[in-house]
Amino acid sequence: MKIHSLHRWDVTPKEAISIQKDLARHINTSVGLKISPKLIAGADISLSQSRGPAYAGVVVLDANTLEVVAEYTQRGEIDFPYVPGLLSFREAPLLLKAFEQIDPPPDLIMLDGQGIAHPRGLGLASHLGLFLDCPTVGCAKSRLIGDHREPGTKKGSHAPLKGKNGETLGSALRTREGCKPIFVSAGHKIDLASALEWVLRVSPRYRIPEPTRLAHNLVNRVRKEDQGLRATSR
DNA sequence: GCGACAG
DNA sequence: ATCTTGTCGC
Repeated sequence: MKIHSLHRWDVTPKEAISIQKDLARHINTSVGLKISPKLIAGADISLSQSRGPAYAGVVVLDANTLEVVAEYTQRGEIDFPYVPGLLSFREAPLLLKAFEQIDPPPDLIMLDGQGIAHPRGLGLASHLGLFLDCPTVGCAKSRLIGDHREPGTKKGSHAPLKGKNGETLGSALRTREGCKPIFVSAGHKIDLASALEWVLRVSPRYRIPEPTRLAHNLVNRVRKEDQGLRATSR
């Protein structure tokens, strides 16, 4: 799919923060932004503790059957450090190279991280939504900012994630009974209600939604295979 | 200054 | 996130 180049990626953390503030103004998650995706993609990255290449992967699913339609992977180096709030500057460059190969483009993308539930309103999902000009949703396994009450015990129960001024940033969603909730927030071109609806719809069995869960499995599998090959060739 | 802190 | 074995609970 087509990648928009809105800025360079080799920036300092200070420049990154400035870029986020600027880009956040272009995010659209207005109530009423509903979608009916036919293809839903999930993406993730896998890195090894020791130094070595990173692996990005995207899995495209049929929105109705949840069958895997396509898989894409991309190997590359990551230099930007992990800094809470600046995750996209670490993961987005490689993820975008993987998305570049995708054809046809998906109608919705789910990411492992936050959407607008971010200090400057531009988490990984929102940032990628702008570069890909595609609806995105953030499905984080833990909270970055905001407060929330414990959602109900039943699958599908959710509690609003609220910011300092009382704004609703996202939701803590119970995708499976007996498990901790995940944090869903709109990324771009979709509203929170619709984001919640689709995340729940692609989470038939596990805590992690199928798109990102399968993408996670894919990149870990590919990393181990590639590391094995590289080890035997040396 | 202190605590919090996606992956 | 990654590493890593067994173990506790629904």
